[in-house]
Amino acid sequence: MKAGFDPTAPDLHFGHTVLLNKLRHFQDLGHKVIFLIGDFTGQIGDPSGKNKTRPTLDEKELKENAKTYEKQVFKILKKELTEVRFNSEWCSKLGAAGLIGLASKYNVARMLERDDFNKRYNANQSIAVHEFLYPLVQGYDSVALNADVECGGTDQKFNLLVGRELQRSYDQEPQVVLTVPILEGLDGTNKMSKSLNNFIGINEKADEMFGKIMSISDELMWRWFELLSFISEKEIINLKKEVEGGKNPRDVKFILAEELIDRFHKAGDGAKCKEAFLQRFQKGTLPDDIKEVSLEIENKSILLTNMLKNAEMTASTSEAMRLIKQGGVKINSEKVSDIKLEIEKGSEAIYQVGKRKFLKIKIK
RNA sequence: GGAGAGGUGGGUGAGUGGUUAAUACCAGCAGACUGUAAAUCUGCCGCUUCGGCUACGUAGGUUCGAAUCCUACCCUCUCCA
Repeated sequence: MKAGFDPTAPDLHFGHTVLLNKLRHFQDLGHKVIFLIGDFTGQIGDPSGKNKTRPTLDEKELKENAKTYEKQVFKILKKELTEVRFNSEWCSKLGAAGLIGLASKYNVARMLERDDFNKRYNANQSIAVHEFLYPLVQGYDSVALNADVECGGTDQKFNLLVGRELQRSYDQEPQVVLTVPILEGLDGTNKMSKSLNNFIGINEKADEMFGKIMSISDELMWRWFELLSFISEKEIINLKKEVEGGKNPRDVKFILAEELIDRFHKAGDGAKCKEAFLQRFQKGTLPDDIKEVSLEIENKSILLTNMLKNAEMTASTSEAMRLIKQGGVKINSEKVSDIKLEIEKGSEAIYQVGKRKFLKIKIK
């Protein structure tokens, strides 16, 4: 049982867990999982689903990313039934001759069957030769491991199938290919990914995780139930019926959020988050874990706009000004309207920018 | 090697000498409404000590004035060989 991971985005997010959960199911049934980190292929850059050529990563970055990966996967996988491997182990030995030999096992026409290559080819966009090599090298992983089953996202289907072809060429029994759906990210349309910034990391703080889950659309919620929740399909259908019957979808989303928080944090944390959530957004109370910082200034006072920038609550003073004009800045829960407001030395207050950014700032 | 096309703000993409910090769309942000949802509406969406400053691949040049013209360079793409 093999599953490959590209080490370009080392922080695991909910999207990854769809696959990891599937692997875990296999483990629960007694199978051993090879968690393959594509440190070598990562240097090529998987072109899947991209319409542009990706930049390559350097070796050092890849190593660090891989380490971070390892730390996180065991939140889901059983350590004793997991073997972590790196494909540089055999890929770096391959050499030019080996690579050309490998390339001889496949042909260009078949490569162009892949949808994204096909589109780019027909649209007269560039396809770098190394991008053709990626599916081959990834497929070679299956040969090197003599894989019996490979699991991946549906976007990996082509690559996984190439693995089968190559195994056949090397007189191996072709692996069984199992694909899992791709999870849509917070925006509800694109696949969850770090680069689109529409993800929830499994290491995120409970409150944040909870808030993000609550912010997804009602429609997406069902998709997440399906792919992330462990509750049965039957129960999900029941929940759907309840919502159709008038139940507040928010309360159903609470169920999802609680389950996921409990999974990635301590059992019971989900309920706590829900409590805090209700407090904050129904009653409008401030969160109770506001960070405190102190800023040192030279003069007697400082412009609020500058202070917000210095405290990194806004990206620039211009942005701070804009936000004030738009009524998005509050001091101790009171809206600020004066752009030129000065904050005195020695003062201390809770500043709020937008809906979610809170900071207690002391001026020294 | 030959021919051609092109590089504009996070993305797509207008603009071909002067009300152009730069159309439009998307993304993003804020406000209203709500369930911190979606949809919708409104506003914003380079930086600033608010006087300005820096921006349209890079470097020069022409001009009162350039993203727009000229030169060189870099890069990308297509076609032919």
